[in-house]
Amino acid sequence: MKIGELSRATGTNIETIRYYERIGLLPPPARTDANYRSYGGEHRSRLSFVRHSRDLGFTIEEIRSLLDLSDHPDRDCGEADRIATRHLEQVEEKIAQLSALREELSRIIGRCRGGLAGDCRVIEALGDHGQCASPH
Amino acid sequence: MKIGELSRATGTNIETIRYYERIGLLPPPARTDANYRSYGGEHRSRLSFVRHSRDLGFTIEEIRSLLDLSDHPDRDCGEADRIATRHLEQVEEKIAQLSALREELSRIIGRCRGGLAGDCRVIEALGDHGQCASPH
DNA sequence: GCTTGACCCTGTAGTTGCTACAGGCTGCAT
DNA sequence: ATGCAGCCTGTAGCAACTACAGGGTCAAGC
Repeated sequence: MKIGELSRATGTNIETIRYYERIGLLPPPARTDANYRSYGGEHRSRLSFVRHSRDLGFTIEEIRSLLDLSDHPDRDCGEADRIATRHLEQVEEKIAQLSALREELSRIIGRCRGGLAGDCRVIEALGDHGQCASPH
Repeated sequence: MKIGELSRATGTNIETIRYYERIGLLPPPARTDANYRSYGGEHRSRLSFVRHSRDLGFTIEEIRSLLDLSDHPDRDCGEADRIATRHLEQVEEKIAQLSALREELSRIIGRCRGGLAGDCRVIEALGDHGQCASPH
């Protein structure tokens, strides 16, 4: 199949597919006489693997390691587990950060009752140095 | 004060301060005879505003709008409220996404019992097209 | 047989928000 | 005088794409 078909089949931008090839995440496919890329089922499933991993937020480097393991079924699976576990921890940390951020934003927005920017609590709160809840 | 002092006073990298000036987020300060940047209290509070906003995850463009409002106290504050509210929505959406992601990662990792990569549930799950809980 | 339009190719530059040099000047202490 | 911290400009790098510019290829329709 040509790159456009692979693109539709996997929901991946054409430019992104070529990018993945350029950085060595996908192997260079065969070419037609017209120098068009020609992909098979293996490329397709490899790209699906990459897309799914990206959707889960793994970095390109992490995916490289995961693909490497996937290419060597005789290796120990512990590394995959470590990568995934570390990633899960990062996701949990990010959620915690964003939750704190949500609290602060809610607090700031709750104080805005319209009017002029000069009296705006949102702008005022941003100017403060981290003291957003009024002390009493 | 010189750029190093401003840097320490606001917890901002020197390179970042110059970057903010370059993109027009901070006004160019006066210069000493030796062509050193010379900042006053206004620069300091403006930079604090920027840092605090960045910590809350606002983009540079959003901060540009917020600063603009802050510079014109006679304008309507509704725009600040809209920016902050939209941002809060984005944060909430991101939290929701990450929570879903956490669930999927936990599920994937829970299935790994060690062994060889060929049997690894983590790698297998990544290869699937979104069907990670086995149907039976 | 010729044109139109969809598709493909390479290579490079842009995006966001910084960060990290290289290569050179200034200011102060020893 | 010499060393070192601190400052200057300008450019390049990071992640992970995305968006062209400028060209080649192929099938269909007139």
